[in-house]
Amino acid sequence: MFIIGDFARHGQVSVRMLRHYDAIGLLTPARIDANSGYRYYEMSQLARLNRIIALKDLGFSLDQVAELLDEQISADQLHGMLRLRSAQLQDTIATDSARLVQVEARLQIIESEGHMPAHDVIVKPLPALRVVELTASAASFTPEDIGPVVKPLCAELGRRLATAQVTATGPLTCYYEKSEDADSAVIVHAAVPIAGSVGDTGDLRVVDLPAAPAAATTVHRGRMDRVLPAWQAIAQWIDTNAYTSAGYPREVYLEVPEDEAAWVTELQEPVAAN
Amino acid sequence: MFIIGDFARHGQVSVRMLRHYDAIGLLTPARIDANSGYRYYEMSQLARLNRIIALKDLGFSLDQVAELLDEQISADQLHGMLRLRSAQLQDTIATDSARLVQVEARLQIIESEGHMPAHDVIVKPLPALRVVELTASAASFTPEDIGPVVKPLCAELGRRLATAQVTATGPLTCYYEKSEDADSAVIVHAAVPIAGSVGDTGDLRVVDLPAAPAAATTVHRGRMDRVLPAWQAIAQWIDTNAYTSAGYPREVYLEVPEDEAAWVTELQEPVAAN
DNA sequence: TTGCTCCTCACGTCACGTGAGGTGGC
DNA sequence: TTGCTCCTCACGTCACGTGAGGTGGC
Repeated sequence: MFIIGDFARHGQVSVRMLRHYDAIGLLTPARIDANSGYRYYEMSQLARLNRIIALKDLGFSLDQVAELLDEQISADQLHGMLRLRSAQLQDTIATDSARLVQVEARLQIIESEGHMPAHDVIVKPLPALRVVELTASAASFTPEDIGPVVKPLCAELGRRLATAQVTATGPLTCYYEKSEDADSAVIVHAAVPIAGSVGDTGDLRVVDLPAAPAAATTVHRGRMDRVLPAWQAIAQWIDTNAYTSAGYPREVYLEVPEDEAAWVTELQEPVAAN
Repeated sequence: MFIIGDFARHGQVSVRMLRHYDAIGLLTPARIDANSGYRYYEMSQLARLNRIIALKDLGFSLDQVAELLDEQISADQLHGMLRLRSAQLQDTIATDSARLVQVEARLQIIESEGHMPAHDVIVKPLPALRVVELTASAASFTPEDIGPVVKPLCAELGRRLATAQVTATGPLTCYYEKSEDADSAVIVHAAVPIAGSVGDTGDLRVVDLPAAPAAATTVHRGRMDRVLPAWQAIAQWIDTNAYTSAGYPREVYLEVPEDEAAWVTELQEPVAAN
């Protein structure tokens, strides 16, 4: 018979753990003194304690350990539990590895730039969207070429919507399509989400943008002629994380006060694992 | 101004999370209605929310995120925190990988034997031990060769201790040393821990067993002529986990009642990472 | 008898999820 | 006015660590 402290020392666990395992019925002392409440253990119980520790070290919860130990589990069920655990472990290892890549990337940015990256890229799904839109074309994807095309296009879209008495159900969104045309590299779409089914009106077309299961997104604050670094951050993120672009990049104009320096835009680029 | 639900939807977080971040001062709403208590957010706050999510996704705690965001951290400190995180991540990845190997090993055993492995191997440090001992030699490390040597040796040790009036401070322990001798492959040591400093008495020698930072251990229950599978389990464990033996294997006789079938023995083999 | 170990509460941890019970806003 | 969303508690989660305050055993 061993007093709890001796048994704990031998089993390399804390006294508190043994009390806890007693409390949840996982490992009951061989004897409990009715008077003092002292717990007494036998060394033969070390086998069970070791099994508990071993299973716990595999990452099972104490509930699961109890199941594995006491519930007369069939070899098949046991097999199933272990396979599940294996899958979980592979998953967490993958997640942590991705995190590690991210942390290392940030370390590099700090080493080269001396501060935190200005743009935080996060992944989220994009819902499907029904929009009405106008299109135009631009020579390239740089702000200098895009700006003079987008501004009037959006203004025109606003006027058409007012005329057509269509009400937007969300913020103005532009998306950009690569063109096959030689002299106009990009087709610019200025769109606004709508509800229900509306027909085309002249060159005001209704389009269903597909949902994206994952998109790399970031928020840009300020004038649109300064948006490039934010897009570059997304491009770099996609590169570091071994994703590829999987759709048209979008700019969502979340807040557009008078002063353009106070604009808030969300940049979204659908991605797929590489 | 956005109501909490809309802001949450846009930021891909739960309403509860936003309330929580408000409660701990991590992300305060742009405005709170004094009357209704409604929280109102601005889209420009999305940048901060995204930064919070991004840092959280790297595995930082909310306390750490708050530090990183608000405490004007220098580039150096930032660098330090990220390096620490990187090290932690490498650590958990290593741990989980080891777990995965273990789980896969158990899966294999179950597939071939149809049940859980009978012996759970756990790693623990071994303390340094001062013992008095007698030695003898045996032809091999199999129970058939060891048994006939160990039994009388232990009995003899017991008699010598009684005569010398030495009191043991722990259980009888045998350890096994490979011999250079051709005809006696193993030197068997029968030892008993003692306290303080005692001198040698004839062939009763005092020896200091070194501490082992890590040892693979398991518990054997039953007669010693059935101990082989337990030792094999340890050997296999050492193999699967890419360790190597780093000292003399020991048998600690934890419980030795009359009936040898009720004996409890702990097997210990010092190991080092490979 | 003095320490030493044991005992039983019971709070704290971490980042929210999940009701309960109630009220403001369109 | 009816829903819908919002609000504030407050418990639960997981496996113990860490006191507080008190008592048995050698």
